[in-house]
Amino acid sequence: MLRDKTEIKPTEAELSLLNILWKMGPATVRQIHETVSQTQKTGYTTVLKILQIMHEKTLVVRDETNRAHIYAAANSETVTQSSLLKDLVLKAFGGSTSKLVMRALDNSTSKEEIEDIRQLLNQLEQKP
Amino acid sequence: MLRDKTEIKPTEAELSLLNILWKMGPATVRQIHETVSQTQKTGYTTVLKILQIMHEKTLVVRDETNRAHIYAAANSETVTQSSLLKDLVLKAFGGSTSKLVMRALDNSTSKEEIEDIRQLLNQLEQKP
DNA sequence: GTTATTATACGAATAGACTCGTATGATATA
DNA sequence: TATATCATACGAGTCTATTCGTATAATAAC
Repeated sequence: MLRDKTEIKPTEAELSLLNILWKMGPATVRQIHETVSQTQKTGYTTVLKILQIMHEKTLVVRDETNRAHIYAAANSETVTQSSLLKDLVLKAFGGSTSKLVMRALDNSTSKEEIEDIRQLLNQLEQKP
Repeated sequence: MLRDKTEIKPTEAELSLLNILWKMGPATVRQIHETVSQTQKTGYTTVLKILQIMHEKTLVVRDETNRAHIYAAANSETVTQSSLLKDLVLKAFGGSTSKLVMRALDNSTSKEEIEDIRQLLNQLEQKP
């Protein structure tokens, strides 16, 4: 059974690199490693290796024109977030998105956030 | 750095067993395996082994009074769901619960679900 | 042009997750 | 009691994730 491209789930280390790429845009291994190094102690070749693996998995694309390859996230942050949520909904919320949402809201959300979400609900009720 | 007990993240296989325990309540390996077998082809000793590992991790408790041990989830479904959400919020949503909620709602939610969530928002705005 | 720097590629080591076969002991049954 | 059944424990094998050292090639600096 072939797997949908959008359903390749990044691992934890991969996701942390994707977060950097979404924020920085396309970047070289060195640039990515410099950013990673600000918060973690990770070797240069470790970052390189993970990017190479992500390339095999098609989680990133790369431009090999120059010696220093330039990597970019293959999918947008939004698409990846949706994919991860879909996965969690299935595995921990019996497939119910609203259960997940309600559990998330249970935890802690500020007044402003609640208002933002209410606005979104209004929009959603208009459209469909 | 010691890890908070509630922060032990179950793996995929472990979560599928927890789902069964939450639904069935305390159960023997045989009972759990029978349930698992309805949807997956997993060997008895595989289920046993995973439960033993979960016991070491304190994801489950067990009653060893009788020969057939009785396993139960150590944490409630609610607590585990919250923990998994917290993890995802940190790793994929920059720590913002409302971003996660809005992304989840973006995807697809029925009219009834939207109404349920709106009710919950009202309650949340009352309390704090 | 020779040397230092910097890049990728490769391979290995470690750790965790998952799988299951086999050993061993307890219980039930004949 | 002897035998079949069933339960846990143990250990090994596979696979993925993660880590990084070293080799090799390209480029820059001298």
